[in-house]
Amino acid sequence: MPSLPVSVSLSVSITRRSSYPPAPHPQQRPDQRSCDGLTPGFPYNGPLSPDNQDLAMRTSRYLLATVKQTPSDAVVISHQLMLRAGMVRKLSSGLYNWLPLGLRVLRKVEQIIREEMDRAGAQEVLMPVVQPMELWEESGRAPAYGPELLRITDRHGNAFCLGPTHEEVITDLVRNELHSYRQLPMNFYQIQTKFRDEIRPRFGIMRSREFIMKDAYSFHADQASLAATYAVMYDTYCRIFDRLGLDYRPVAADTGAIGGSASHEFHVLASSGEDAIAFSDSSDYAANVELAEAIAPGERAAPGETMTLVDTPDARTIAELVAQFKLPVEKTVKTLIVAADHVSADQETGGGLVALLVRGDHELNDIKAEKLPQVASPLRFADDEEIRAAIGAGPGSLGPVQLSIPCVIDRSVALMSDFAAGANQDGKHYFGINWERDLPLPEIADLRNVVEGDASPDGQGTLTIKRGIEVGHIFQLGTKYSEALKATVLDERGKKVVMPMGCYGIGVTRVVAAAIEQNHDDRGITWPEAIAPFQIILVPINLKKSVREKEVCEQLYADLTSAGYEVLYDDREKERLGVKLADAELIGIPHRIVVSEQHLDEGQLEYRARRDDDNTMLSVDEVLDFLERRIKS
RNA sequence: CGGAGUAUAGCUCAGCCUGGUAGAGCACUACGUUCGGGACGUAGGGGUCGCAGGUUCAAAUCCUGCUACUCCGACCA
Repeated sequence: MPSLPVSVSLSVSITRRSSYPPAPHPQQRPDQRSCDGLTPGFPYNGPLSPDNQDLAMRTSRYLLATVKQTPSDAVVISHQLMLRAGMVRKLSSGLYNWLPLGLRVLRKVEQIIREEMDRAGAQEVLMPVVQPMELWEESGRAPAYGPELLRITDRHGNAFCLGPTHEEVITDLVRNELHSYRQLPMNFYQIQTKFRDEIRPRFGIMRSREFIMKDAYSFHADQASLAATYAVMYDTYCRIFDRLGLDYRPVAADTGAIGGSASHEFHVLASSGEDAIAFSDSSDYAANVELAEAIAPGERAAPGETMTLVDTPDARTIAELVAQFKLPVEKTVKTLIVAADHVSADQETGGGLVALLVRGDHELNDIKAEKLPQVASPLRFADDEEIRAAIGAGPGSLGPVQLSIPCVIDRSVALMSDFAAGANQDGKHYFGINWERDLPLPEIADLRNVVEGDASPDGQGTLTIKRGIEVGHIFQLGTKYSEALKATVLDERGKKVVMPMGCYGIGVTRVVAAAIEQNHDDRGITWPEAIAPFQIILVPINLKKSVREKEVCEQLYADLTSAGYEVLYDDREKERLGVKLADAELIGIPHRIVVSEQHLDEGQLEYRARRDDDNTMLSVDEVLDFLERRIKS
C-alpha cells in the first residue's frame, strides 16, 4: 500500500488497521478524539457526540433524511426539494416539522436578521404566541380578522387566540413601559412563531398556517422620527437580503389610506412567485404590477386616414379583427362595459353602465378601474343583455363613436390615431378613427396593467416584469393601534401624545423557501453561501476499503473544523459514491471535496463547488488556502 | 365556503369495475458478491386496506354516514 503523501501532517495519530478498531478505551486521551468528539473510525453506534455540532457532523450520525421520489402532494419546487432534502416533514395541513438539516438553514437566516436588526438599534424581545382576546377587542381588530384568527378558550373560560401578528401585544407592553418622549424612538423586534388559520394552506413552507416571522415595531414622538426609522429599516432590509445572497427588489406597496411612500414590500425574484412586479431597468422604481402606474409619454400623431364604416361580421374579438383585416393590434381599441356607480348613474343617461377603453393589446386593471368615481365598487362587468339594452349592439362590436353611455379612456388610447373600434352596430367596426376630429376626446384615466417595455413612471428607463415572492413588508402604521390602545407619552410641554408606530416584518420560514425557489437546478438546491446548512461536504469514495481515504478525511475533517468551517463528513460506509454525490447535490452544500485512493497517489483531492460544472484538482496541503480564498471572497 | 379528487406496508402506487389467500417497486434487517455517479443475489421483517355502520355465507372491493388530506376557485397579502 502506498504511503501517505508527506505533505499531510497528521496531528491525530492513527494506527492503520485493515478492519475496525475495537471500542475505545474509556480513558482515552482527549487529543485522540476528533473534532466532533467521536473517535476516528469509530463505527455507527458509538456514543452521542456533544462537541462542536454547530460546526461539524458526520452523516453516519446525522438524520440525513433524503428521499429519491418526489412527494406527490408537493407542487412547488421549494416544497419538493425541502421534503426530498430532508429539511422538513409535514405534520398536518399547513404544519411542518423542521428536521436538523432544515433547522440549520432557518437558524442562519434568523441569525443574519438578528445581527442586522441589532445593528440598526432595534431591541429583541419575545412575546407569547397565545394572546388574550381582550387586546383584540380593544384594538377593534377582532371582527375584522375573522376566522383566520384561531380562537381558543382556557379552562377558566377566558378567550385567547394564537397570535397571527403582535401589534396589540407590543402596544400594550409599550404603553405600560414608556412614559416620556425622551425615551423615544424605540424599536422592538422578535423572531417568533405566528399562526394564521389560512383558508387554504398551500405551496408547502411558502404559505403554511404556522410560520416563523421576524416582526418589529417602532414607537415615535412624531411623524418625522417615524419616517427616519422607516428609512433605517428600509436600508436594514436591503442589508439583510444582500447578506442572505438573494436577488430581491423593494417594491412600493399599496399604502391605502396612509398614502405617500409609507409601505414597501420586499420581493425575492423567482418565476414561481405569486406576485408580478414591474421594475425599471435604470432606476430604483419597482411596484406591484397591479399598482404600477401606466404612463403614456409622447404625442398623438396627426390623422392620416378618413374614418370608414367596415363590415366585420366574423370579427367579434380583437384577435379576430387583427387577423382578418391585417391591422396592427396597437391600432385597435377594446371597449369594456362595467356597472356604474349608483350616484353617477342617476345623473347620466348610461342606464347604469360605463364604457372603459384600453388598447387592443392592453389589459384592464381591475383595481384602477374600481377606483374611478364613475365605476361601481366592486367592479362588475355588464352582461350581454344589459349591453344590448343600453347600446343596441352586442359585445364584439362596441366602440366610442356615437356611444350612448359615459366613457373613460386609458392614457395610451388618448394618444392613438387612425385606430379601429366597434361601431356600436352588430358586425360593423369603424377604421381610421381620430379623436377630436371624429368624436370628442372623453375623460382620460390610468386604466390598464403595465406591460413589459412600458416607460417607467419615474421617467427613467423602461419596465421589466418579473414574478416575486413577498418575504418582507415595512409599514408606517401611524397611530392606528397606539390610538386604540391609548399608547401615549408626555411631550416636552407635559401633554399626552399618541405615539406614531412603524411595523416591519420578514417571513423567516418563507425566506428559506424563497431562497430555494431562486436557487436550485435539476439535481437539487444550490444554496447561497450564507445560508447553506453546511459549507463543505467531505466525500470519501470508498471508506470501507481504503484506510488511506479514511485517514485523510479524518485529518481534513479536523483541520477544516478547527479552521472554523462547517463541515459535513459523509462517512457512510454502506453507501456508494453515486448515492453520496446525489445526496450532496440534493442538499446543496456549496463546497465539495472528494477523496479517492486514485488521486491520493499524487497527493491530490477533487474540489467542486455546487454550481461548478467541473472538478478542480488540489494538492492536499493547499486545500485550506484554496477554500479560504474561495469562501471568504 | 363552492367544485373535483384521494385515503391499501415508512414512501410511490396496483388491486376495487366483475366480492372468495394482501400485492409491486423503493426503503428497512441479515449474509454474500460488488465498489468513481442513485449496484446485484439469497433470505427476512413490516398492512385490523382512513373511521363507523350496513348488505352478504363471505367486503380493500358493493351501499350509507363521518373524518383527514390534495387540487381548482373564492379569501388573504
